[in-house]
Amino acid sequence: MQKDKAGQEIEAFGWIDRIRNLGGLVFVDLRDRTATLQIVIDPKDIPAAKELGLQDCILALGKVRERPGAQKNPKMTTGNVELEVSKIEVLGKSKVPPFVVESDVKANEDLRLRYRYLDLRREPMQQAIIFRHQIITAMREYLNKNDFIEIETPILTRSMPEGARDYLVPSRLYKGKFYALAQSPQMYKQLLMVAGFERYYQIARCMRDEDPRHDRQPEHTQIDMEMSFVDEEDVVTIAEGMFAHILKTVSNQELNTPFLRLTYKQVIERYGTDKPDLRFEMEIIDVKEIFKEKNFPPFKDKQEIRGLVIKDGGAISRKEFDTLNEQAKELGLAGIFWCKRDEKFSGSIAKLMDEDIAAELKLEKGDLLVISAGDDKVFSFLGSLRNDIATKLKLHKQGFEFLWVYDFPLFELDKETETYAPCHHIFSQPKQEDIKYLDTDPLKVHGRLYDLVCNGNELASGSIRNHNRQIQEKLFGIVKMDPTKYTMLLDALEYGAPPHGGIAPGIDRIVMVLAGLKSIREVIAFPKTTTAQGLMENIPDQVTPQQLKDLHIKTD
RNA sequence: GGGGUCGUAGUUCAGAUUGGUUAGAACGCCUGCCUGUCACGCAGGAGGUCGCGAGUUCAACUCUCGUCGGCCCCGCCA
Repeated sequence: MQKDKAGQEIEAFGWIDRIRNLGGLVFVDLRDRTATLQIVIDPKDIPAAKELGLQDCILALGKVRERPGAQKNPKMTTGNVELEVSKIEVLGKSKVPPFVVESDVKANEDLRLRYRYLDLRREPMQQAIIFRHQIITAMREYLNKNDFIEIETPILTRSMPEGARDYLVPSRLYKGKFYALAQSPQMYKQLLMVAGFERYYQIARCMRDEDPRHDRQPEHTQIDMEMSFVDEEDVVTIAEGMFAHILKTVSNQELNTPFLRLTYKQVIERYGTDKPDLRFEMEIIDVKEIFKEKNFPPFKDKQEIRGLVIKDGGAISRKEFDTLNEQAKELGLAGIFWCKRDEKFSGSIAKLMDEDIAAELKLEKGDLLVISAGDDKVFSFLGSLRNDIATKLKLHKQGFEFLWVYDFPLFELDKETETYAPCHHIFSQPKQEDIKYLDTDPLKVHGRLYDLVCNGNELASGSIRNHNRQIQEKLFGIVKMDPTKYTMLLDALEYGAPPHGGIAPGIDRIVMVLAGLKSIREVIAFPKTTTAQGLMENIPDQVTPQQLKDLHIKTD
């Protein structure tokens, strides 16, 4: 819809975004998914112009004409032209919308979700959904080009509740028996490798009955992929190539590959999280050697004494420190201690400080040192503080900071139940050199696992899998999982299973991060709330007694 | 399951500390005027169970307790 169309007769279909009624002349902004076009109606010829309302769906027929100089609108992509209307047809009259449908929407999110079809008319939502489409298209292009084939796997599958809680589906034909909605295509994609497809992918919906968050939904979509005859390097290279292709395609950006790699141990010690945000520095530092000799009672006999140096940290108030101190103590830590360097040292540990220490810590004038001490919880505590401070002080650089986190432990100890739990998932292969610890000290076993992190978000998770039944059974045994639920996989591993591995980047999060949005709900057409409800569909909802009877279900 | 926060015209918010006359604004809506607007303008108007329920009080949008709902966080998310 540009100047070159001037003079042409066209039909314009769209929705009314704005009406400017000047009495003898009516301007209407007509929007479709590609653009907004100003149409001009003379109400003497077309009295219906007076009846038009916001969000009406109309057809406008007329002639495109170039606007005279001063009437051009450089803020509109179609601002050099307008449509001189000869006929209007209202195709779908709109009631007065419950909120004003505009880019900079004022309505709260619950109202937007209740009328999602109106919310989705807004330009930022249209852009996000189209952006998502472009990303998925780029993913498919890249994988197709690299000899992957797309295969669908069942949504209706077997309950495997050892991971997340399952959404269960009662069986009508078999009283008291249940299907479960797939939490992931994990089992099937491994079986596809056994079946010899070598390279598979799928846009896979995954359903997990756990509480949603700003970056988590009861159902999410991942680009699930698996490859045979590969090691970590092959999978990582494919994934990096895919992200590079996406960035190139959707925003013409070059991505530097290979990405940075850090071990799990490194990211925990330096950033206090397994998904660090590298858009700012401020690493956690080890100050135990410096302070352990200071005879400061709170630090006495503490396993860890760690801190952060906050450049220009003056913006942290005394009250905020009190709150942090409370939080630290609730975690069983010694609290939080601080020292500000101005003309001299001030703060709760000022008297422990001297110029030598300041020099060693590179604590310059205006900087703030915060320290906590205790067990390994200091890392997550300081890690979360690190993120909060960065947000408060606006330390985030522009752009995307990708990194791989690898060398995860295969198991973690659940301190309450004194049992081992899979740190990631139980199908990952132990590192060869750690297999000897499987029987003696499982916590020492590292997995052939890799997570892709970007700007503090876990975007993908993958591993090299077990293709040996005995190893896989041993892993089930360590975490007390029932191997009979996985018979189909275990059996398949005995029929010439190839070595294989894969990865599953989460599409919702990728779109969210690449679009610079704060909530996954902004890139999903019809999301659930953080209470797992569909406000538009009004779900979950009751069903009829007959439905329950068919399914052999009694409720309280 | 736990913590924080918010809930007042259709919508987004103010008002609430210090309980008291008619609960305001903007956008949207309705009516009128207006032929070059593009966040059009101008004039007028309608629109409120102050989330819900109890309590305190002569009197509650305001205070107390409970409850419901949204969002954020912890738990949880192999």
